[in-house]
Amino acid sequence: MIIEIDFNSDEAIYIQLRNQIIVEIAAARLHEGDTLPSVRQLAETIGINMHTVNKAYSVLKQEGFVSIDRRKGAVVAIDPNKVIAMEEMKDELRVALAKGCCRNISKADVHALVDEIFEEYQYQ
Amino acid sequence: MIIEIDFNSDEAIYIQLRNQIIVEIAAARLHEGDTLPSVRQLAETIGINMHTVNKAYSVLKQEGFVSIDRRKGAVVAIDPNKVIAMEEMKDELRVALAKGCCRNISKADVHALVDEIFEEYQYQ
DNA sequence: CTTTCTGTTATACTGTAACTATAACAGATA
DNA sequence: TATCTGTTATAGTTACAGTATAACAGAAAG
Repeated sequence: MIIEIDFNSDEAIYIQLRNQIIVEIAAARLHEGDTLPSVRQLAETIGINMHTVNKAYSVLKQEGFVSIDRRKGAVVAIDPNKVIAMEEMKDELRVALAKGCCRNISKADVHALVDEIFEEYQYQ
Repeated sequence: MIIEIDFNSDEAIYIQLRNQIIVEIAAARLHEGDTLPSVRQLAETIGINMHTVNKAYSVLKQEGFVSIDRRKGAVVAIDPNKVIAMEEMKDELRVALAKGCCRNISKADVHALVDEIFEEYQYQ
């Protein structure tokens, strides 16, 4: 698993970490049952503090993407809840699409963009 | 223009304000050339500090949604730059779709969601 | 010209969140 | 026993959000 943190980003490190792990799962580079590196190990690899990794893992656990196994550590385990996910996504999409809409990005443009992104994601 | 601020949200007030104004524009409830309330007036209406409104307006100016006219104040003025907007949107969509994808939300589901949101937006 | 609106800028303070730094504890594994 | 794991606690720094005044300059209206 390759993690790239942008230390100049205005996005918090633990959020970048969470996002990238979610993308890894969606892209099927991480699979159900895979173990994530230990918090100490990943922290050292990236060059950040253990607690920052721990926070990312905690968020992923709370959001239902991993479960914590005392023996193995953090394990990819998706808790699917389509209904809630749809509502969440709609809220997130609403602002992003508004910005595009003001810039004359058409519905067709967005559909094409969605298709492009789905090309990267093999999770089924 | 109706603004609803959630003071319990983890989203900054000036970001909520910015987002709602962008949505208002996309939904054609605010049009090119419309003036926004003065920073002092809107701050009083919402019950927040002038500088928080000022920050939202500054962000909107920097992002090319309004321009500041000394005589009229903040005026809706879209600076369309489709290419940059497409790349920005793709980055924003990538994480949102990854989350959905893990929850077995299909490409068709997302397309339907996009259509729903576009129903709200009349800006052309 | 004066008053009053506008945006803009500067300064200072509080509160909170992000991040780091140690440290310690308990369970699992070799 | 030694070493790995997650978990928790505490403390410190840094940065940002938000508030509070204050002042300045340009524009508009009296």
